[in-house]
Amino acid sequence: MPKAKPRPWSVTPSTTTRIVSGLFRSRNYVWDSDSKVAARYGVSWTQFLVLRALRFTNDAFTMSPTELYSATQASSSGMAKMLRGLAEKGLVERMSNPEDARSTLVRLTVEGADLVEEIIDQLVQTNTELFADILPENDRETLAELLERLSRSLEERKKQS
Amino acid sequence: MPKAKPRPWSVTPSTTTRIVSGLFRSRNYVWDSDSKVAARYGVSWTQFLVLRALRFTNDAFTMSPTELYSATQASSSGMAKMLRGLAEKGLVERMSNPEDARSTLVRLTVEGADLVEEIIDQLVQTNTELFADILPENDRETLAELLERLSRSLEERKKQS
DNA sequence: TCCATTTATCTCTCTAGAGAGATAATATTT
DNA sequence: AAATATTATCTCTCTAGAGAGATAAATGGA
Repeated sequence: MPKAKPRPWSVTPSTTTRIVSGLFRSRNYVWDSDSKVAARYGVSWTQFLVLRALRFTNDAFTMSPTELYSATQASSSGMAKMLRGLAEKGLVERMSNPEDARSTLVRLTVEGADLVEEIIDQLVQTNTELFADILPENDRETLAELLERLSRSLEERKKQS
Repeated sequence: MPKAKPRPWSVTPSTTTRIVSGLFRSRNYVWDSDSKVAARYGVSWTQFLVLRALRFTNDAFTMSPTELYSATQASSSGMAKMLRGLAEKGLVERMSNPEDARSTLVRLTVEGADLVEEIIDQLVQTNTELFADILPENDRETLAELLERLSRSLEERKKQS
């Protein structure tokens, strides 16, 4: 695939536009970088999200497919496919749910738990270095604070609708 | 597709994690909301991105496919398909480039230009209301400023590597 | 209890978009 | 000028993941 020269861009954007643009562009960069980290460990970003959800559950690394696709914003059909893939890699295993025969329980294997732990450590380290190079401590804290308020309120709003 | 109950989540995240999480979650919400706006006008988010790139070019709403897929982070093959779709909808038209017979020039049609203008207005309005409900004026300005610095530096870094 | 409804998961089908490579035109080297 | 390398775009193929709907189990009402 060939590559092209960049184009000039001339606008004087509103605060709204600057926030949206900054959000999309920063996220895209970080997502790209983080996906590459996950890829080095042999998993796609969405696979990583599933493993991470299992990692942070309270219940012995175990969740149902429905909980998983809700937590990771996937579809039920997508999750079925995804779990087959993760099981083939030996990162999760599926057990029948003794309390509900319709349901399956998905659990991290030891390999899965180790892998996701490594990836998380690596991501935190990479991103910490990234941000530290760009913003001073107090600005990072302010940004974290503002983004937290924003995302919390936005998700609150979604629940209500 | 059925829906599941949410799960508890217990961590005390670092500043880095809070930034990354806030970035991803806010962006996902805004992206979702913005895509729905575009969909109401009959175009997908990626189609909108192409139209918008053409809208903000200096050169009479005209760009080459290569410039377009660079500007929108797409692949060359994806752009070929996309342009076929946009041309079928009558939103762009393709002309041969008199200066380079390998190349095609893609130009917004009048309908395309009108449409993208409407969508942009609607997006700015929607997002402005959204943010105004959540953050006071000075916090919005701070957030815009910080995200701008962050995204600018991140993209700078990409160019160097 | 029996029937209707809801719920959990899966399969099937379809589309967006990536990657590889083909083609044709232009640019560069000899 | 001829040969070679580079560039622009396209087609072909493949995969991730969405949506619709099927199946089977559980729940609730008569």
